Amino acid sequence: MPESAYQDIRKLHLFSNMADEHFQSLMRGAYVQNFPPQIELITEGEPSDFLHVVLSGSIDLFSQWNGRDTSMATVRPVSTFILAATINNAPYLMSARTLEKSRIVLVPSQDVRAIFDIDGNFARSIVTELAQCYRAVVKTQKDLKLRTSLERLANYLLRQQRRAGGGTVFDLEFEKRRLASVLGMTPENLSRAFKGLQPYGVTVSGTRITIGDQADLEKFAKPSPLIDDFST
Amino acid sequence: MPESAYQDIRKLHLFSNMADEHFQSLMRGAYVQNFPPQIELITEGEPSDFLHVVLSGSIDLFSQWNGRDTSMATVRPVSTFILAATINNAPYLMSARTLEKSRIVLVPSQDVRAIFDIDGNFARSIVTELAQCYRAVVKTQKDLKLRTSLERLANYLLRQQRRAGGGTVFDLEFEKRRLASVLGMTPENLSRAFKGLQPYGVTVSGTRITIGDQADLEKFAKPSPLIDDFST
DNA sequence: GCGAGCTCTTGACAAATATCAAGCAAAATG
DNA sequence: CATTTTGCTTGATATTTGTCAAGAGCTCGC
Repeated sequence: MPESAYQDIRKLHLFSNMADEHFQSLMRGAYVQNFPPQIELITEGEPSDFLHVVLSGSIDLFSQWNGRDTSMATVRPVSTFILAATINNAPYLMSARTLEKSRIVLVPSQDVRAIFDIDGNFARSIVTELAQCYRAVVKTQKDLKLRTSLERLANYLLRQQRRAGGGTVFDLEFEKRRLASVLGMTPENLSRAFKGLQPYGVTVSGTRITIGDQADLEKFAKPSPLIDDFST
Repeated sequence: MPESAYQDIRKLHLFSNMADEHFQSLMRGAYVQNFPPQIELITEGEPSDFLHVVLSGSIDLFSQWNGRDTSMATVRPVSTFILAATINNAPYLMSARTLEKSRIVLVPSQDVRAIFDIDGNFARSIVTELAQCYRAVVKTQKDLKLRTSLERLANYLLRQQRRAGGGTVFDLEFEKRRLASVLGMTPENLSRAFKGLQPYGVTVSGTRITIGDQADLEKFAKPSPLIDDFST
């Protein structure tokens, strides 16, 4: 594995506080790979053999049941995914596929569990990471249960706007079909939802969004830090 | 705090592996209280001052936004709640209220964080607990996004049946109004959903459920361990 | 530069779900 | 024991959301 990748991984909260010796040990068994777009990296139900770390690109976590499927979350660099399954040595609950060309580190799960048992700092880092992941899912669930699809879209736009720097004009981060799935609706409905936000000053042109009247949209969306603020 | 309560708490996975000294230290700052039904123990948005442990009774975790509210989960003895907020020293994401007369232990959050920093075993236990909570929420989210309300009810009944011992006849664990909220629907719709399951052999009389044709209901519900098995 | 294959949009329609209002039944209360 | 309250159910209706089919607009590769 190239030295350069070491640095990026070491910088992750998850790995930044552990003993150097243990980090080296983890990395010895790990390997980096480049994947093309649309490759299914893991499949739900399978045993969790590797902890994954995204160095570049992006990953779609999704799930299927009875012929239906839904996007659960997007993983962006630099962060890990499927940490909970690795820790619990339990089967993956979600599948993962590359959205674009992606560079991924694969760390054998049993190595993670072994180091986790002997390195207190590493264990603490894992706790913090897991607690954050947990809180993120809780927020998503509140979003799903307490809001209509129009409200979910409005709040999503406000979040994405912030992530893009807060300007009036910004781009969607991925294709609308997937956005619809993330927000728990059909692509057709997403189209209509965008139209439904026009009265609040939202203009759409391809992937480009314009927030015409910030105050008006926020008055409708009623964003809450307890749902929309992913940093806390 | 009475000695008898110690034993119950000590038996929890979360506390069973830590050093006795640290456990004593945690308990010194903790106190036990009895609450009547329908008391709001914590409110979302407030700082997480205490880790809560339910010794008896049951707790409803719920959330509100824009005048609406929804039940997120039920906590039964003996287990903790609001662990993630305690660990991250972040505001509560959910409110909690007693459903019935309940006995609760309150452990100061800063004590938990302090012991967590010096006791590796405790830290590991917390990781396991958190990972389980995380996976539980992911399963709930899959249930919400991939299934219709009728399918959610059918699978809920199968889960509840199992929890109640697996017999053909069993009781609902709480009132229907709350069940509706847990399943993400209105009480009126829950009534209709029960009727919708009659063709599959489900009979309802008050809180008493009878599964007339197990195979038929399962064929419709299509339960999956990756959604409905809360042990993994 | 042009067609093939996409995604996205739109309209018409169907299904699912929510809302409102009323009535019923069981449980709590005096 | 009667009365009130509360939760549950039901029907009628409205709203939301999904489905199907068709067409518009893009992108990509040849």
